[in-house]
Amino acid sequence: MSTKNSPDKSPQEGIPERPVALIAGPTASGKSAVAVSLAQAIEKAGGKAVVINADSAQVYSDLSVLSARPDEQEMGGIEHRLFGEWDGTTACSAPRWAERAREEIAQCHTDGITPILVGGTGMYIKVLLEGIAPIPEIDEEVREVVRAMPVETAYATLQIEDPERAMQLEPGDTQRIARALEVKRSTGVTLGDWQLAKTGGIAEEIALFPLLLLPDRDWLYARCDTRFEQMLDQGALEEVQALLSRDIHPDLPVMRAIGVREISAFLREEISREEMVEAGTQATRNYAKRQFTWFRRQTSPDWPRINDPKELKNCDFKYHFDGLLPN
RNA sequence: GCCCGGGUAGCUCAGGGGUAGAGCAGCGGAUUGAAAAUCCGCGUGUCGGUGGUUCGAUUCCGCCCCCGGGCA
Repeated sequence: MSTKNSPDKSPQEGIPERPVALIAGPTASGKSAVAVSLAQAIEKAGGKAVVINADSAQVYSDLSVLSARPDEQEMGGIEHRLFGEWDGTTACSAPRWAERAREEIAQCHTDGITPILVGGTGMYIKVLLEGIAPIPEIDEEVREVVRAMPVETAYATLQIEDPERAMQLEPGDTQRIARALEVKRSTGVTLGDWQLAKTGGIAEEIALFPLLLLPDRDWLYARCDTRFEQMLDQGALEEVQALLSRDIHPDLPVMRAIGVREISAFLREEISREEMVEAGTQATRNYAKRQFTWFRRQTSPDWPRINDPKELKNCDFKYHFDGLLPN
C-alpha cells in the first residue's frame, strides 16, 4: 500500500497527483469534525475539497439521526457525497459502495478536488483500497433458500458442498457459512476459488493520506454513553417509526443499524425506556470496540494514529497530512 | 421483636462436605460481497462474619451482621 508516496508531484501546486485523504476510526470518535476541519483548511489554502462517506449506515437515506449523519451545520459549508444515497429497501455492500466511491474519487481528481474519505466501516475502506474477488450477484432464489436454513443445517450442507471452506469457518458463523454456500450454489465455483483473484482496488493509483482516530477507551465509551440519549432527543424515535412503517425486511442492513432493534422494541412496548437506553448505549460501546480492533489490527502500522482525545480538538493538519495541503 | 427468603466474579444468578460455575459487562482476537453484521478466546472470587461438627466447610449446625417480604 502506498502511503504518501507521490512520485509525480506537480511542481506548480505543491501537492501530489490524485490525493485521497482518509479519516477512519470508531463510532463517536469525532471523525466528521476532523474531516470538515481538514476540508476547510484545504479550501482556506486555496484548494477545494469534498467529504466522501465511508460508513455503512450513513449511506441510507432512512438513517439520519440514528447513523449520526452530519447535519447542515456540521458540514460547515463543505460538500458531502455518498451520504443517504441508498434507499433502505436496497442493500448496499462493500463492493457496491466501493464502486461509487471510486467514481466520486475519479471525478474529484478530474475536477481538481481533494476527496476526504470519512468513515468507520473498515471493510468498505479495505475493499476500496485493495479490491475484492469479482463474484457475480447471487441468484435471489438461491439466497433465500440458503438464508432460511438454520446454521446447523447450513454448516452441514457446506461440509458437503464446499468442505474446504467449511473447515475454515466456525460452525456458528451464520453469516459466512450462508455466504459460502450461496456463492457455491449460485455460481458453481467455491468462495476459495473466487478469492484467488482481487479486482477494483485503487491503492496503487492514488496518493493516500490516512489518519486513524483511536482515542482512549474511557473517553470513547463516555461519548458512546451520551450518544444514544442525544439521538433520542434529535428524533430517533420518529425515524424508527418511519422506518417501521415502510415494512422493510428485518434482515436488510438498515434494519440492523444500532438502535433500530432497541427502539422498535420500546415502541412495541416490549421494554421500558430505561431498558431501551441501556441496550442502545451498550450496543454502541460493543460496536466501538469492534471497530477499534479492526482499525488497530487491519490497517498498516505506518498509518498515523491519534490516541490522545485532546489532539482531536486541535488536529495539526500540517503535520498529519504533510504534503496534502498547498504550501 | 417474631416468621419466611436471600447474602457466591463488576452485575444478574446457578451450585453444593473434598476450597466453585453460567449469562451479561470488561479485555483480547478474527474479519474477502447485507460488516452498526457475524464469530472465536480469556473466569482466584476473603462463596456476608464468626464459633462449632468433621480428616476436611463455601456447602451441615449455632450465633451475629446486612438486604427483601410478611406478621406484630
